[in-house]
Amino acid sequence: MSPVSSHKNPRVEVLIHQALPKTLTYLLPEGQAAPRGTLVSVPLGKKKGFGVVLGLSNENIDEAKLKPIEAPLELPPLKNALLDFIMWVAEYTLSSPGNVLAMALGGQSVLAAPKPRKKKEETETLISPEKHPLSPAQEVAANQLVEDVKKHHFAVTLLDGVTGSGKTETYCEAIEAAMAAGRQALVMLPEIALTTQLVGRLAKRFGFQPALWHSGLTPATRRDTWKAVAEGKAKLVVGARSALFLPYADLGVIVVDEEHDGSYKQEDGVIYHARDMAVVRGKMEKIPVVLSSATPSLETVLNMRAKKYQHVHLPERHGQAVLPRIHLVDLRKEQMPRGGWISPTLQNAIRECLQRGEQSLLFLNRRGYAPLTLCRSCGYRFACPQCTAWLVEHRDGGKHRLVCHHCGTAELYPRSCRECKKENTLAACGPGVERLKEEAGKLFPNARIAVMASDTQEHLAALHQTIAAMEAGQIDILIGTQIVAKGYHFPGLTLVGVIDGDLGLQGGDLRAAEHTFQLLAQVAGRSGRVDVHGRVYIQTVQPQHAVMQNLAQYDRDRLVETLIREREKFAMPPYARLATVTLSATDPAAGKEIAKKLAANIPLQADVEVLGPAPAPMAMLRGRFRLRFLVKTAKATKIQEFIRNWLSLVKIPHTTRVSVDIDPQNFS
DNA sequence: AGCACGCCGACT
DNA sequence: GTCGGCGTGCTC
Repeated sequence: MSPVSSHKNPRVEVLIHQALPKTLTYLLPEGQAAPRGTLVSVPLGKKKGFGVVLGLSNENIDEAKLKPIEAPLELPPLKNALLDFIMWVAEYTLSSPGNVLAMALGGQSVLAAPKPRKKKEETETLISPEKHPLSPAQEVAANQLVEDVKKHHFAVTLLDGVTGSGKTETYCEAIEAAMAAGRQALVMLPEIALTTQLVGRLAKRFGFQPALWHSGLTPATRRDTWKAVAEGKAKLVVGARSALFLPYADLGVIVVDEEHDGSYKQEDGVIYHARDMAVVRGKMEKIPVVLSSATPSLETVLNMRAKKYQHVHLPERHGQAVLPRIHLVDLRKEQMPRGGWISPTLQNAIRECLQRGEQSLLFLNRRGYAPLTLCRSCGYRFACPQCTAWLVEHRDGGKHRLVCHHCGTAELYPRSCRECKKENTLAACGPGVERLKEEAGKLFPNARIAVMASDTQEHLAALHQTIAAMEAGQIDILIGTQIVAKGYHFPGLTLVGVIDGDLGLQGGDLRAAEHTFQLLAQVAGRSGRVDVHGRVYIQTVQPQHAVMQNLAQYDRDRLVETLIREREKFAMPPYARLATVTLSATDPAAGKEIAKKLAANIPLQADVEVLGPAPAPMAMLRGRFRLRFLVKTAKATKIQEFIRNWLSLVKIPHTTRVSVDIDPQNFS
């Protein structure tokens, strides 16, 4: 194909940042240049659209149908490596390239004309950079990362070390090397809005405030940051998974912190795993990628063993810090208090801790007061009318409510049973963090107790207050959900109690054991970091379980060995490929009809197995009924090609939505 | 994704 | 006879 358009007036191919099925062709007004990568606004229907020029077009369409592009936007063009990345991600995830482009453009606000506003001071410089001396082990690890940055080549390195071993200080050396070479650095965090501590640490380390990127930014900040990234003015970007798609002027290194963390998986819209996509972007930008974790994912461990990833190991806690002792509390043998969840063993440990003036953390991965409400008279259980889920009782925050954790609908706590209408018959079943706080309050009336849970973004300020109070030693017992596991460092914390160690093991999920181990190991790592030997108590009814045994003995490798053999035996990833295809419709009969047609049209292929349709784990979500297929193929099979071909065989009406998840994380 | 178009039931 | 429900299809 000739790069020069054969038509009389030059035409360009434009990728629009919407979910259109294909690119569109526009006329290029005379005398205007719009090379590949130029961001343009274009007429689209009766509205205006934004897009990126992919190049000249030879598309054979009647010129009368074509409209000219409007003026190019006054923004830096997207580089080839980013355009390639966008196309690659769209292809891999089976989503529209326009939707992936939208992520690169950082949402509508970036392109819309800026409102005039006061200019903020660009570079906020603090006290000069504060660099800590590295241990010999850190130095060896850092040198290897720095080498890769200097060579400006693609390499993936697992930075592996227990909590407190100094992974952050180590990858900071790589960031510094990238910035010294005039390039940018990206640090990805699982949940950046919650992780102010690490951002503060990085700011101190480098002597300036890094640029932040996450979904909670205001439109104006978003636009400013996007531009600063594209112009190369933002040298260090700390962001959530979406920061991976930004148009870096000259990226030098990507760090994926807590690479095993499940929140790197985007579950709606374009469904992708940010850690895996970071590796792809690194390859396209020809730069090193650092995956940092104390409990690496199985996938990463296997890539390391296959020599696809390099491995640098930080063997021990830095300085005088020692790993905490982990005790398993066998709940079958404990005399549990009536209506309570804190065992006598854990109570004693908390009491000792209080007497010494040290802090405790009680971990329970359940928000609210009680996960289930039932009627003692007729047995009715309060379920969400929109979702396949029980309503969760919440008491804190002023209102006594029943809340659905999946769609967010809330109602005032009822006076009577929905079913039998009797009054005063409702009972709270099971504990949430709020109820645990009540129990701890009764047991330790003089202790200062606080709850930390990621209820919503609105409570972010409250969350930061709690963190600050905990750091300042104004809290004796902190009760928290999994957000307390996210890398906070509380110097006075010496005791961690896991209330229900078995919670994550239910459901028979492929990754249940792995995730439970990672979460509990991370929670355990909160305890005793500086000069005090920390202690961890894990309450469990199955202390013999491999996860519990290996936690207690710090034998991560043995658990990994067991899990790898399991995956191999059952031909599960990474020894095979998986994808889910989920149909959803407001009318259950309509969804079922399409599922039936799809089931009847599964192409026969020796290396592909399709299971289903079966009700999805959330059979109803936000009022839509969901059915799911599971596609399993041999490792070498192009699973996307198979699914695209299969879906093309059945006409699917607008009312039934299809979503494909390549490499799903959670399924039973 | 928007948004317009068009084909069927309810009401002035 | 018109208003408006949403199912279908197009956007250069």
